Amino acid sequence: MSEKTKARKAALAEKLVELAERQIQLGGLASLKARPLAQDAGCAVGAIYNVYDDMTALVLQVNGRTFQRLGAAVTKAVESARQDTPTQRLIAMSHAYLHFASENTNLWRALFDVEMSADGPVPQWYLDALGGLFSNIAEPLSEIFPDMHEHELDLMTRALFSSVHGIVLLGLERRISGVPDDQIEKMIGQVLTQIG
Amino acid sequence: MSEKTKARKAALAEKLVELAERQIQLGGLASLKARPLAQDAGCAVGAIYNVYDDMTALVLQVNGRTFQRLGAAVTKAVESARQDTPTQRLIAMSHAYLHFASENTNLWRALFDVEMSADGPVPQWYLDALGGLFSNIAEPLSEIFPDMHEHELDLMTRALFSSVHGIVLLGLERRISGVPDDQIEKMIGQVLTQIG
DNA sequence: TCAACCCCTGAACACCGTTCAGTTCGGTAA
DNA sequence: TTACCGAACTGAACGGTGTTCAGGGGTTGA
Repeated sequence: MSEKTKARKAALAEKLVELAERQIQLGGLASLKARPLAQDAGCAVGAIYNVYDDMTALVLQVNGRTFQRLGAAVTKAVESARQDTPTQRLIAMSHAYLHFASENTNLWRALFDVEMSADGPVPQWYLDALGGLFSNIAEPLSEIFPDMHEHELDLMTRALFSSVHGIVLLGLERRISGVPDDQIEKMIGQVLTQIG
Repeated sequence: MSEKTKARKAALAEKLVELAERQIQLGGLASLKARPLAQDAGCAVGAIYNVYDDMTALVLQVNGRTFQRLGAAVTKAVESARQDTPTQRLIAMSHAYLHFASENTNLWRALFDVEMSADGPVPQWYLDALGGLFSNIAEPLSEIFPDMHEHELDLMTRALFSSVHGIVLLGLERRISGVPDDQIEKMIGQVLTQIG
């Protein structure tokens, strides 16, 4: 394959992932359809499959971008709270997580809604991105519980992430509990303050 | 409509919901298809729509049964721990929630995966069932925090439920990577013990 | 210039939930 | 018993998915 065609392929891949991201953001993961996407991109449906194995691969590409932005938002939050107490840093991270999910609900949902059981194992970058989030949580935790064994610290890290994730998930789900963002913030604060 | 036809209709509705429940349990919500279901039930595809408005209505019926069994399991757990501390009762309920989700993963997932945003409001029994779960949580909480205002207690109730739900959700999601139930139990214990 | 190559096209395929005209069946009145 | 009618049931057909693939057409290299 020549350089020119490679560049064209890359350009199409980029255009498709941007259009897909936009569509998921606006209408949710379920609203992303192959034919309208191709029309938006000015190509035929078949062209999508020269660039991505299937629609799931395209969604995973979108998720990669989303995870990157999410990680950046959380990291920024914990770094600007560098001089605060560990508990306050945990709360700052959780609030950043909440605000990202609240402002990018459909993209954030797509991170967890995408079907991955179909083919092989979870992509490595998925695990890496999650590991980055976890290490951000583990650090303040190890200050709060300096004597905790590594294994238990790891468990506690996952437990806290899962807790905050659950609060944000059900909080944003309007049909289950549907509460405004500041109430969700309060819930996160209630739980994390008890921990510290 | 005569009594006989009503009975026949009810019998088909029952048969369909049982077959659907079985199928979701075995293969997940996505594996429930109209045509195989009709074949299993010994009727034509169209007959399904004489009994249920659409497949979503059928799934909601299955979810109703699941929610009832889940509620019974949690209630039983909190009642057999009647003489324990409030924190222990919270942990007992959470463990019951975990075990139910672990042993009925696909049915439990269907409770949250079903699409309901399409049409009207959430069914009343959905809210009632959730309210029942919440009141089970609120009772021990009000013992732990007797001076807490009602509004904050309600928030804390939802926060705790969401936390446990998140831990169970993400814990079971990585079941393949080998996070056994007792580790999830430990995570729940870690978080709830800190609360009490 | 021109053949070999392969990207790109879009009709076609398999499968989905859902519909509906035609058929069959159940209940009821003659 | 018979005749009739409305409701239930049938299953092919409809509209909409994601995905495929033979063939047309642009790109490349000699």
